[in-house]
Amino acid sequence: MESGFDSLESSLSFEDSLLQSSNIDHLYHTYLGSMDTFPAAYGGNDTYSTEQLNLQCQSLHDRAARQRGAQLETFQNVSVSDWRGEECAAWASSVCRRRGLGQNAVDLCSFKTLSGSLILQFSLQDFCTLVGDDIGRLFYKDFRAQVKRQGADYLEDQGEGNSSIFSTDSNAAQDADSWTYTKDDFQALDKYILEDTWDPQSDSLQDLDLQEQFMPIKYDEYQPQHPHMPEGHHHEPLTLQSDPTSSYPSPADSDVFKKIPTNTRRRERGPKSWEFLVRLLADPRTNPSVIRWEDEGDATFRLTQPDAIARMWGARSGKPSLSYVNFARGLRYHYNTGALEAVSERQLVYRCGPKALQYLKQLKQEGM
DNA sequence: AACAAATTTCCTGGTT
DNA sequence: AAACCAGGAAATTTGT
Repeated sequence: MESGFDSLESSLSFEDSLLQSSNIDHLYHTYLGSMDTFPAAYGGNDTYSTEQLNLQCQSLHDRAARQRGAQLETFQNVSVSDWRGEECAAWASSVCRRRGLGQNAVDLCSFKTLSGSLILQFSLQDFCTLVGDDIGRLFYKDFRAQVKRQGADYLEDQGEGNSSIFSTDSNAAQDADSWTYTKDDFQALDKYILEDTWDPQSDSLQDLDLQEQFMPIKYDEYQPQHPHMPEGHHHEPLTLQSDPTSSYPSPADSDVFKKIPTNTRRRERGPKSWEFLVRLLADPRTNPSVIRWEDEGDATFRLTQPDAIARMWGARSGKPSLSYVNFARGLRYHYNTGALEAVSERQLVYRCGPKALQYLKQLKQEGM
């Protein structure tokens, strides 16, 4: 197995990489890192569906909520800026419930790794990137309403609308138009909401001012009125690294989307899909939580959050709705390139091919 | 600018 | 039954 490495070495051109931290990396690690607290239930069963994980997470959360007493929505009593992961997940859960989305519409567990101070910096695009376009708009709207309900004033300068901590400088500008939403867009979202499953009467959120919640929120000050915004609109992505109040892991010293140098001088290319996976594997903030070794000795690994990984990959090139199905097709093409090998007996499991192992070795040498 | 490689979308049929 | 997996075809995008 090791024999093929040398011959491959020439075809690979991994030089020293710049140790820069980009926002997408940081945010995703914040989202998806430190989710290693999953109970190791479903023992003997190899496959974890998102649904199972969500059910697990939800039942744990429900149990915790009951233990705290009758108060079901503790996040209501905590300032958004003080939300820990628990409150973030509770809020996300409540959005799903109130909007009749079903608890499996989003990955609730990923919210447990967030903090309120971080979500406060989310743009609409950030929400969409995390949970998909439709639900993302809903979450964005609901979160604004939640903040406003608390009478918070720390939302003021977060505006910029399209400013996104998911966007890199290179593609932020080009995406600007496609992420411009109008009031009509938000209203069109209503068709996504299953009205009949949401019963305000029986809703336990007695102190929720629903009237206010569904009032138009002040996205006007974040979004231009017209779908076609003036050219030359520019924005700089938020930088989160100096935020002292957040509880997420320390800033990344590597980037899943970091450019990769080539042998031709002064050229860089984006990471390939398998390189992206290897980076996730090599990073402890994503390894047990989103992707994990199945058998490291055998170089097999499992995508425990396939949809989240696909969205991450899609966000790289401005396709936030990229599905795992499509992402996986791309991975299968790499069975022939020496980067990956199939483990079709086990779902969501792949094996590193020689190229991936080589790249992994290099990442470790660089010291992650 | 042309050519190649990689990605994305869509699809049919099979497996878990 | 839902979610995956294998790959073919074709359109796009990205890299050389």
